[in-house]
Amino acid sequence: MQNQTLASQWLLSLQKSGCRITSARNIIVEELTCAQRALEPADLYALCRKKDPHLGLVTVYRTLEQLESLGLIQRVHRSDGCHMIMRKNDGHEHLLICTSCGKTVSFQGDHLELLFDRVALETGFSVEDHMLQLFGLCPECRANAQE
Amino acid sequence: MQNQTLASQWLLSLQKSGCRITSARNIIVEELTCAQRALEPADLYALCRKKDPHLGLVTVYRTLEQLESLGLIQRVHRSDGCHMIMRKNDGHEHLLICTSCGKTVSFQGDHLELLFDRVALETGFSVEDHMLQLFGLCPECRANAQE
DNA sequence: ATGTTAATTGAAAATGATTATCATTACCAA
DNA sequence: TTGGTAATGATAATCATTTTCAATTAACAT
Repeated sequence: MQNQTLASQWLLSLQKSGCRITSARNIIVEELTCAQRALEPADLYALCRKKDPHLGLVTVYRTLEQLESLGLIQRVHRSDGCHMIMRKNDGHEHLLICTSCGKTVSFQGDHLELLFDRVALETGFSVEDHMLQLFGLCPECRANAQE
Repeated sequence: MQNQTLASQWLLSLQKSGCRITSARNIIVEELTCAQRALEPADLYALCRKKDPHLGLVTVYRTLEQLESLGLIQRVHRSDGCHMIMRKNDGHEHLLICTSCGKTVSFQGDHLELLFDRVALETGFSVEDHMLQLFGLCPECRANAQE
């Protein structure tokens, strides 16, 4: 179970940063680490409440804040809004998002440094960070669209 | 005056799409076309009210909506939020944003198609759109930071 | 120029997402 | 086991954005 392992890694990180391990955080981390698509806070809240109907929305927001400060999750940006959340894989990977079903896959962005260097040279800026996301249709949704 | 020209181009586009040219739209378009940095709706509102204290925030939102549907402006995404607006230059240009003063410059993203093709091949997705933004320090802010 | 008409406006209220407050609960080190 | 304290959830508060609606005004025909 890779997911369980990832979840326990996250919990360990939370613990190292001085947080306590609670049942609420267990559930939230479990849902986030096994999600195959980006979630909005409200989506995540709904998923977690299936496991514990008592869990509060505020706790979801607070846990997301901590996970973000630990660099374990990232925001997903879309043209119509940017409230989605997805686990961050190691290294500098970028997201490819299916615009139909929301499925999300990450990929390596090779050779982007060349572009960044060129832009820095042309503009005089120092380029220190970047954000790249791709949008398209996943294999399943392509098949459904064709039929 | 390139800015005036750009502003009148935008107004013409609005007119072609069936909108009326009003003084409120004149002011909003003027501010947007000459802005050198990304603006939040509230920033834009404040700027416009200097020219007409009577102008309402709702009108700003409505005009932004129309300009966006015409493809004349684009959203600017940041890690901490995505409420900013910037004029869109022609073609497929991307934004480079100064994290200190907000100044914004656009650049051409050459050879990105190669990367997109590779990702499409590896994942089975069809890649149909992308979003790329760079963050850094503009020449002025770099100089100030060094002193 | 003038009147007509429908789009546009701004004020105020409504909405929806996120954050702050606070008494209660529960984790965990001693 | 217990005590200190972080964490929780219900509620209220905040902030950005939308909706509503009566009054205004640009565009067009006369």
